[in-house]
Amino acid sequence: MTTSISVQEGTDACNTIGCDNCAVGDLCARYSDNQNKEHEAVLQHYHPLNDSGSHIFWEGDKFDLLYAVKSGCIKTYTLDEDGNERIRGFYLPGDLVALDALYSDEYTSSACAVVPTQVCGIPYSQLTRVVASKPELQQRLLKMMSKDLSTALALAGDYSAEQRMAAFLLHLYEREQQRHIGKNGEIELLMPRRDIASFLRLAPETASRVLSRFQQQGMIRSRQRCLQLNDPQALWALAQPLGITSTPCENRRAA
Amino acid sequence: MTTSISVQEGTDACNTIGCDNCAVGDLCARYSDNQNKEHEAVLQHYHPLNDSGSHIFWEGDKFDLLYAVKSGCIKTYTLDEDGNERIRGFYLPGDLVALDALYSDEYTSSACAVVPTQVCGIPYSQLTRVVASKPELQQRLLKMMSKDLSTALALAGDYSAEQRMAAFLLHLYEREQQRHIGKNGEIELLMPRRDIASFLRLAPETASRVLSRFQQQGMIRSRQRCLQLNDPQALWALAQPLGITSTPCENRRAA
DNA sequence: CGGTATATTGAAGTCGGTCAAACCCGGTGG
DNA sequence: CCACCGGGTTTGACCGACTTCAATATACCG
Repeated sequence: MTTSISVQEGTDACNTIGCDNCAVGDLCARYSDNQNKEHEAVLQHYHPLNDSGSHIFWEGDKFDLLYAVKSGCIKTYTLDEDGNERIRGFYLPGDLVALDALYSDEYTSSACAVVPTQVCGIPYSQLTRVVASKPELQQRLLKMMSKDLSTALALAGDYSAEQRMAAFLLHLYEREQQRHIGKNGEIELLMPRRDIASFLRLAPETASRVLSRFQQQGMIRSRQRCLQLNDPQALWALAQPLGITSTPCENRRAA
Repeated sequence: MTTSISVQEGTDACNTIGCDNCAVGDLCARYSDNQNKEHEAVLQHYHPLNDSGSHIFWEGDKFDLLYAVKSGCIKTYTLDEDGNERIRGFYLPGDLVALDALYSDEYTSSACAVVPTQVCGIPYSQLTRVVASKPELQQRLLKMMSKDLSTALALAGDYSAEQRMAAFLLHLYEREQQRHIGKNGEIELLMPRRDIASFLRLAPETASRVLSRFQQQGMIRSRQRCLQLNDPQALWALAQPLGITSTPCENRRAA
């Protein structure tokens, strides 16, 4: 859901975003500049969530901290009248969680770990002060929010189950590529089908069927949580109308 | 789609947001502080769009200006393969258009007037400089984006045609109330049914049927573009799961 | 007045949802 | 080592919400 992640040359297979190459790196204290003491207070809480399902906040809690994902995966959700989760978003290493809450005084959704996950809590009040004094950081924060907004608007559109699923898979793929993992088209689905389905406003059965169809057509190979993208081009052709996946390889502006 | 609009006491029936009480007022030069000369350059273009359909930018254009809506209504959209518009959003007086573009170097959608409309172009590069020096402005901009993000995430969820339509109508109603127009439950649908439908990912026929159903149940009274909300409570009960409409009158947190 | 665009209403079709059963797979324990 | 779970996942049959197609009605405008 976020902007490109700068990773040092030669770094490979990083499931954790260290402070040195965290996308939100210079939004927090450590990386930016150590001469400015005020910044050091910003990164307050390094917070390991060892169990999937561990919550970092609940809908309605007083909003005070943003969370930077260092490793693993966070999902946000609200509950419907029957107690079912409506997944609002997934957040991967480098993403900021709760950007949709800072207009309010409380979190607008609950957030919990999908797999064992590490997050850093960033006090919003302090962040704004730091950001005000560092234009590059302000710029980065605005861009992250803008990208999230753009993605959300696209996902809110009237696209078919296939289109949304293709966009989702490609998005994961791109994120993993940026972190130099899953080189040969392999991606790891950290979240259960049920959550993917909910996020894409599908029934779990439909999500499963769509993936089966993709597999029959040879576009992917799905073995449980591990997924092989055999034909990213074909997926991209499906997802292209959403406009959230960058154009792959050769064909720029094909359509 | 935006934060509350501060309007002076005693002001009534304002279809235009003047510079004095524009929600984005102090994001632009005039209102903020005249002693700071740099700010004066920010508001470059006052831009009247006399005809509905007049465009302020097109998808793919180089991104340089945000637009503050002063009066009227702007819609943003992308085109599908058949040339049909997919409405991404409507922007009313006080809103900022193109916040979803500032992560990119080009606009991610096209924007045009729904009715005769006045907008102000705000050079983004200059805005960031001004915002950096004025924490209140930074705060306001972040909150606007956050609110937009929150709304978009909610609208992306799996809700019924009725629920989305109810949320949409209530949203319009609240916006008009904030501007002290449409006191007795009347709202003006500036945009054609087709656009409302597209925005809510419905067929125009479905949108029409939903409104008919609302009318049969006595919740609204629909005469062409003018709409009377007879039972906002009932609408709110429908829209409540989306979480984007503030709770009306007495019943806080009813469910 | 037509004439065109928009809005509504009706009938038939489709995509995705629901319900139910089967499957798969890791884990446990005999 | 294998039987037996129990969850997540897949598959099939049916159902329903929304769409599509078609026709009619209504508003807008010269």
